[in-house]
Amino acid sequence: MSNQGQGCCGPLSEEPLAKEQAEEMALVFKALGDPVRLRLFSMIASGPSGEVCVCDLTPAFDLSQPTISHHLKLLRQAGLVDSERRGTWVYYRARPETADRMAALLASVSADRASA
Amino acid sequence: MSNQGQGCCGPLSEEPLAKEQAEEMALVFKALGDPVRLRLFSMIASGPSGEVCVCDLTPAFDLSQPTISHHLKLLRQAGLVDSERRGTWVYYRARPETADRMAALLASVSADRASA
DNA sequence: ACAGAAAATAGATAAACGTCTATACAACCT
DNA sequence: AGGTTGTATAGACGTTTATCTATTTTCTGT
Repeated sequence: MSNQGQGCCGPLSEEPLAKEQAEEMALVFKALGDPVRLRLFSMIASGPSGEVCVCDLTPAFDLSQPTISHHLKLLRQAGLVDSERRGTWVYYRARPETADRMAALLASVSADRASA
Repeated sequence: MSNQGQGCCGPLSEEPLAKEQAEEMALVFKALGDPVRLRLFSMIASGPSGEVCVCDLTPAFDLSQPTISHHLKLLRQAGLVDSERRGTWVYYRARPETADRMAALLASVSADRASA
């Protein structure tokens, strides 16, 4: 159910994204395309211990607990974060492979223009 | 009307995104969060001459001309592409600064975990 | 075993979005 | 000037999405 693709596509200099690649990666961008989710992701990624408790995320927004939970689920399904329950609390951590894949795609835009 | 912000935010290692930064950058991710738009952007970015004619983009999809035009408008408003009319045709080119900004943000996730 | 707290799920609803058709605008060519 | 083609805008419509309240699940302590 979650997005686990790792190897994907060459730089945009070589060729545009194929339909399936675009659909897959668009899911990740869409997950980051909501202000609340992007902030959640940034909070998770910047957690000093590498992980953040949901109990610290939820009160940081003027939104209901289920809404935050829903956003976290979408980030998980996009492959951007992982969650682990330890006792009462659930901890979220970033999945750098996914962020790296997207970063590489975006960075390859400049690579194009440099080689042109 | 279009998104022109350039300097924005430090790596996610330092601190999470502020509300306004998140809202601004989420707009760009949202623009990339649609399969058609992502593919359009990839086609524009990979144009060998650095630009692509709308007349080449439109027939590449099973969608109406106004729909493609609408998607291109959103990419423009997000600051991801620029357009220029030359005679009858309109040409689109990527704006690497914007892609670079987003790439830097995503790449800073790994930087975090490396320094941890 | 039971009371309580943290997180997820279910279901409802209003707003946003992607798409279409129809129309307008802009530039070319006789 | 008028017809033709390329692109953008306007308006309509069905679907998706973000949010809420209510409930369920999972764990902890006593």
